[in-house]
Amino acid sequence: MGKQSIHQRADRLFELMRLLRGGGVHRAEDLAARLEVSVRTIYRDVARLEASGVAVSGTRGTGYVLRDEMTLPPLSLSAEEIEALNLGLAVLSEAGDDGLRRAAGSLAGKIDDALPAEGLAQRDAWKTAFVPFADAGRTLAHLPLLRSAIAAKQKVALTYTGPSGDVTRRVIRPLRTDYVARSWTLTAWCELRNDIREFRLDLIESAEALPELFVEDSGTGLHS
Amino acid sequence: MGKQSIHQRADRLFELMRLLRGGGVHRAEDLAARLEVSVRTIYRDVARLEASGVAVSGTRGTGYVLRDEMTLPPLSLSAEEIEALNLGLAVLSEAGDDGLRRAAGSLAGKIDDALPAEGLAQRDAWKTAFVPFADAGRTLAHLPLLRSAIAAKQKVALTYTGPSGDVTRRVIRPLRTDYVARSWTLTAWCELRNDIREFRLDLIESAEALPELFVEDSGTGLHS
DNA sequence: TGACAACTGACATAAACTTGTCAGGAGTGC
DNA sequence: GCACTCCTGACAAGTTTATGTCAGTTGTCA
Repeated sequence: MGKQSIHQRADRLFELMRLLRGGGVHRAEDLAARLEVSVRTIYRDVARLEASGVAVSGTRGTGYVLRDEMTLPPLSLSAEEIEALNLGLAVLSEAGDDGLRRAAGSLAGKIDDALPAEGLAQRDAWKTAFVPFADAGRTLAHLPLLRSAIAAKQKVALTYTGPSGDVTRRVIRPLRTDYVARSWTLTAWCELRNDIREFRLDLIESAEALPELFVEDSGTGLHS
Repeated sequence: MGKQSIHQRADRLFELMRLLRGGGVHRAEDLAARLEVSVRTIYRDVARLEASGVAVSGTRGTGYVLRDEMTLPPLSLSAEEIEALNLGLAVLSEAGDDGLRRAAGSLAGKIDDALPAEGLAQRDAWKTAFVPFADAGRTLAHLPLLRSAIAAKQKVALTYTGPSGDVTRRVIRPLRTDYVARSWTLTAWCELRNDIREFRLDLIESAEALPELFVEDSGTGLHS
């Protein structure tokens, strides 16, 4: 029955997303066996992912498939979008260092300044907004470095703690960052494994931008 | 000892913020008596608020005071701040309404103008970021309506479930929205009570903008 | 110095949460 | 019809969390 550890569920959701991202259809039973968990838990986890906005489709008699979800219909303001906006800012303000937090805090004010027709009342309304969410904490400490490394196509030396607790040091070519299922991930070409790998930002011990640049070709890039 | 109910802590944090916002100094013992909870819990709750970014100062021998925290020194943007800014703008363009999206665009333009050559590649890297977080769900369903009503100075008919479970229907003049301690609140002049009241958005059953406008004078506005 | 009140840690207890098991319902394809 | 699978509800057992109580420490002010 309920064997639990501190972040077991987060790890499982992450792994589940990784499996689904691999493509194809996945039966709940297979996923359960893969994650060493009961089928019922898979259903609950998939429900959690769906509730978090992950585009996973379950078809009875077939299995689960991850939809593409690159379709952003130009619909006007919905509640979810507003929520996403505010929560996105909240995450930002918890990014760790003071610079990020300060920038996120002043972001609301600057946006209100740029709002064309909605006027002054709104600016006051948003100025007093607090931004909580303290849990993430140091999770995003390496985000700025990785982001600029992606932009500059700069190699990065990573000290990374794998899911099984083993610490490795490797050189990677950062390609993309994602925020999915409440955790940040980095997609990169790993020069240690010579393959595309995904890294969880909260498992990165240290990251150091190297003076060495790289070229994203068809073999080592995203669109291979 | 630990008597718990589903959202007891959220309610308590909300009430604690309300008390602190009243101004003045507050002793933990008084707050504990007011919230019918132990002093230890008050210390823990205050720590939670601080961790969430609430500007509360505790002085030994005196009590708690809520700082003003309106100081945004006009410093120039550092690299990290630009990172945060770009991330926030990326989130905005994914999830914002037209006004916010336009603001994000204009701000991005200003930044790109100010920066020599960096900007573009970086923003593209963020385009693929997902924005999950679905727990709150329908909590913010009424936020767009309230926001536009605040901007238009439009009265709103509210069906509201009070903390004690009683449902009331009233006409209010919306003044401000806040996001504090993980819950949205609406500050408004209540025509039912003839006073300034705060409403929790997750307790609003329905909200309907009325064609009737209002004037925010010294008696019914925020700066009375 | 002493009074005061913010803090911190440790422990016990009760509530809430997570998971597994079981049972059954419901849609899809043969 | 049947097989397959998603999906849901309910219950039990284990784990985690929240809170209260107690003890002690530390900073502030008179």
